[in-house]
Parts: sequence; structure tokens; C-alpha cells
Amino acid sequence: MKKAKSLSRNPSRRPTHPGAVLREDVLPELKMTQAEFAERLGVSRLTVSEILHEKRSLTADMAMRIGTLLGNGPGLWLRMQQAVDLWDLEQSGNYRDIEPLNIAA
Amino acid sequence: MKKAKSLSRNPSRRPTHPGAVLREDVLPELKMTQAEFAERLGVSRLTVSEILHEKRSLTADMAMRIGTLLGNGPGLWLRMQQAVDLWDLEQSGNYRDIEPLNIAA
DNA sequence: CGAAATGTAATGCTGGAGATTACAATTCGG
DNA sequence: CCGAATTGTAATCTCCAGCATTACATTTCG
Repeated sequence: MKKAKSLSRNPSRRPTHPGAVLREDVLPELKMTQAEFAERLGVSRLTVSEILHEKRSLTADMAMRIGTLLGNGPGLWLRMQQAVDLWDLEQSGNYRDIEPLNIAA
Repeated sequence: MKKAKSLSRNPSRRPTHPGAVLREDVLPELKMTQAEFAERLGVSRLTVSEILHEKRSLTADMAMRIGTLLGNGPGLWLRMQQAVDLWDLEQSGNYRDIEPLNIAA
């Protein structure tokens, strides 16, 4: 019996929010203010600020914007956000009523 | 100069909606009605029906439910949905105003 | 110090997800 | 073939998150 390792990752702690990377790495590296970053993305300064402070999740639309601006595509940012989303949902314990089917496979 | 292939995939058509897989493969294989499937997931019959007909997107919450019920985790379903989401956003052409930065890298 | 940048709160709008109800259409077992 | 079960669909409601805007306090920094 193997240990049933997660297919993707096995986070014992909440995965890094993409906003943290933007705040700690990207913006400093670009030497760009939040306001300018927001303007280039075509969103409000508030939207950027709240994402940097992890007060909202990074939507697919925002991932597209950031990925387009930075030139590396939306995938990275979206995957980071989803890791967080899934982790949060797992923690919520909202799925205990779902009885896994015994798949004969 | 390589061809600048997408890191993930290079869809010339809209990626498969996860609902299509549920409709065409999963439910038939399980020989389970939509109503029963919905009940086991803890959502309404309508929610299942609309997902199967690709009238709404599969949320992270639904991915967790389906992944839990089927025993293979939420990742597969969520990734499928996001492929669709990104494709749709790319098609929308909403990002033409974003000037990619010239990253020195 | 003073201006620029940022944190933060309040408010309003909007769209999508989901529930519920109701009814029509379809499928299917007996 | 008939009736029951299943499914498609529409209408209506609620809820919530994302986003914009405005305003003001705080912080940073030249």
C-alpha cells in the first residue's frame, strides 16, 4: 500500500498566494509602483493593492492581464491561485458528506 | 527562432469542457442518473444538468465535490475548466491594450 | 518638510453560481 | 404502447466576489 501521495503537491501549509510573489519579487524587480502596474494592467489601483495583500483571489482575467504584461502567459499565476483555492476548500471540511464511490477501475 | 509554442497546449479549438467528459464518459460508465449524481455531490439536479450541457463553468468547489466522489481529486476537473476559461479570455481580445514589457531577463 | 505612494474603508454595480419550482419533452422498462 | 422515470429548460430569487470610484489616513522618501 503506497502512501496515496497527491498527484500534484502535498502542501502541509497554505500554498503561496500569487499576490505575494508580485509584491515581493515582481514589482520590486520592475521598480514599478502599484499605481503604474495597475494602470498598465488596465485595472484600478485598489485591485492591485488588494491582490498584493492577498485579500482577494487572482481571477483568470487578472492572470491574463499579468501574464500578458509580463510576457510569460497566464498559466503560472492561475496555477498558483488554484493551489490556494484548493487548499482552502480542503481545509474547509465541506466535503465530508460525500462518500467516495468504490470504483472498480 | 523556434515557433513560440505555448507552454501548456496550443489549442486551435476550444478545449473540452469538463462537463462533456462527465456527460459522455463518467456518468454512462457509472450507470448513474444525473439526479443521483447530483444528490451524491450535494448539489441540485439543475446544477449538474447545466454543467453537463456546458452552460456554466465548473467551479473549484464543484471540482472538489466531483474529485472527492470519484476518488481522483479535483485537479483534473479544475485544469480542464481553466483551459476553457483561458481560451475564452484569449479569444475575447480584451487584452490588446496591454503592452508587454520588454523584460531584460 | 512636503509630495508621492500606499493602506483602507465605504458604497454601488454587476455577473455568475446555485437553489427552488414548474412544466415540457424524452426515454425506457414492463 | 403506456406510464413512470429521467432529463431539458425556463423563470425567479438569493448570495457573494470582483471591480470601480471616492475619500481619507498613513507611510515613504527625495
